[in-house]
Amino acid sequence: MSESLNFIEEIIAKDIAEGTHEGRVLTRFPPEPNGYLHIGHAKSICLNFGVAKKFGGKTNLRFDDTNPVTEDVEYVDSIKQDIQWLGFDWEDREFYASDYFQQIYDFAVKLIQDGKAYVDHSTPDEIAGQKGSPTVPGTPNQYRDQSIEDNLAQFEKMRAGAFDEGACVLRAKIDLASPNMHLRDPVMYRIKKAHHHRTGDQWFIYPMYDFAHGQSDSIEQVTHSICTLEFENHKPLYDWYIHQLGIFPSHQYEFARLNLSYTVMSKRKLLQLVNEEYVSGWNDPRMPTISGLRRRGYTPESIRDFAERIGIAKRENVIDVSLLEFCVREHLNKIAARYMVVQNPIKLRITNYPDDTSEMMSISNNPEDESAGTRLVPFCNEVYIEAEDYMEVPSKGYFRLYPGGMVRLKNAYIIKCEKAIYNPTNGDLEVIEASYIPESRSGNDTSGINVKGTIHWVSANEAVNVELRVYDRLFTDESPDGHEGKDFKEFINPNSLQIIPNAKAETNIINAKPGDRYQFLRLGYYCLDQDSAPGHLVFNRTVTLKDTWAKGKK
RNA sequence: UGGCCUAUAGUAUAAUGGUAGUACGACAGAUUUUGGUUCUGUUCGUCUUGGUUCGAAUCCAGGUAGGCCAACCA
Repeated sequence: MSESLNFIEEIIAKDIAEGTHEGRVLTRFPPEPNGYLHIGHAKSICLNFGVAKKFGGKTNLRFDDTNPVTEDVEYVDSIKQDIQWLGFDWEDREFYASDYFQQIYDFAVKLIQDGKAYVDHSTPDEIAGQKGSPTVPGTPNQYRDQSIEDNLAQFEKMRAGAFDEGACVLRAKIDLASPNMHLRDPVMYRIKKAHHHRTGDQWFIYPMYDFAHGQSDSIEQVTHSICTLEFENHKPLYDWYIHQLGIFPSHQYEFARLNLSYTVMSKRKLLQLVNEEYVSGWNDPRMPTISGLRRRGYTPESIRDFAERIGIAKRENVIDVSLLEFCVREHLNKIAARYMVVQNPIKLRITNYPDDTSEMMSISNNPEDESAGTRLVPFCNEVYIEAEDYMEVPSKGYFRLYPGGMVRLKNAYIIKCEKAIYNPTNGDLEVIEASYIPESRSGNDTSGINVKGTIHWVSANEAVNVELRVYDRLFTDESPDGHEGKDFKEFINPNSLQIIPNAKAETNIINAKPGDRYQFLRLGYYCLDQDSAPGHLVFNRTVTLKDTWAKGKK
């Protein structure tokens, strides 16, 4: 049984079957280096690299760097890092649209010579006005019928820097009455006297997206140029330029971009969150950026799996962020070591356990992976447990600790809660007293007692303090940018970051290295943050465990 | 009031004229020294009206709904 293909793969399979381009497949991932990559780009990266690999083809990395004003090497570097981290390799095919500036210039000259382009000295407002509207045809101006010689001379002067920014543009001469606005004599070149991060001050004119992208595809002999739906209207123009130039016929195909619930995905809005300091930076663990997800503890495997599961189609879609969370849980469940950390500690004293004794308890590093082995954790008569694991008056179905109730301390003994001792002045719960069943030791339990609950704990004598950064969704609304008349920032979750400065962890945790991922038993998956220092470990919560008990209570 | 695109369970995605399937979610149960994992089961769908056809989610026409397009951004 062959697995089903998405519509892009079907097109490619058909092209191969028909011998188009001798069966060669070349795709490209074409980011503009003006921001950080996000999970939506990950979908595109997985698609472009994925289909090429599937059909024995290759994928180019090409930076679409045609606007020097917004672009920077900082972004080039982060983009490369993110793609590599995701697990994709462009080998030696790292290209830049700016590498082709001379060829693209020559293409423009050819169009002028063919009478298909002209230099227009109108102001931007005038040009916009002359374009008409979707229902009203545009009107030609005096420059449209300038002689080829004049156009050639003026374009040469544009290149030489003889004109000020905004003084004139080169336009394609297509159809001012086209129902497709992109065909109403689109701008091909504009003057920008800005420093380009790669070509420096070599150029005063820069090609527009429409006169650079398809040309770059063609120069690289890209066979399948895959982009998102908003470029559908550009396709006739993409084809027009290629046809007029008579160059390699790359073809454009469009798929629906990813939308994720409870977040925003546009570069502009993400930039706003960074600039206005709603988050600590592009790699804040709450950001939907690749770097944010990486710092949050997501694995490349889980993101690739996510991209695979959401599929490729042309229908507008909003993926529930819980699917992304499912993917990372599923992967981390297989690979993350289980450690005991108490987030909200309360002291438990075992009254019948000698206070001058301790013993080492063996605990499995990962029950899902026998090869991960076991480790030892110290046990004594005082341990920390979660405050949530004790209730003075248990609610229905609660099977943790309450006066008279019994639970097992994970990988240690069964205990019975005797009483809770409260601070006489402020009424706070200070310590829980319990007795243990000596015959119930994990591994050789002869007590015959069965308890429903098992809770995690940390030896009070040998606990280390760690900082936990507990993240929640950045927005409280499913669709923060989907409300007309309301700014997306109105929906920012004020509690998206909760810092727990002094969680109690088992001592083995001191060996953690940045990026290491753990399951803190019964709490969730965490990874060591880059802000950690020796003696001050900081963990980011990647995602909680599924919690059917908490859910049922709501 | 122009053009282009899209419409299948709650969310995605398959079925390419021949049994509407899968995943996630939800719900229920079993297992479990994590209220995790695992396993089992249940629930729920072809936007609408016509047409073509032995047979339509699929093809055609109309309607409806949604998205995109009038940057010297990409």
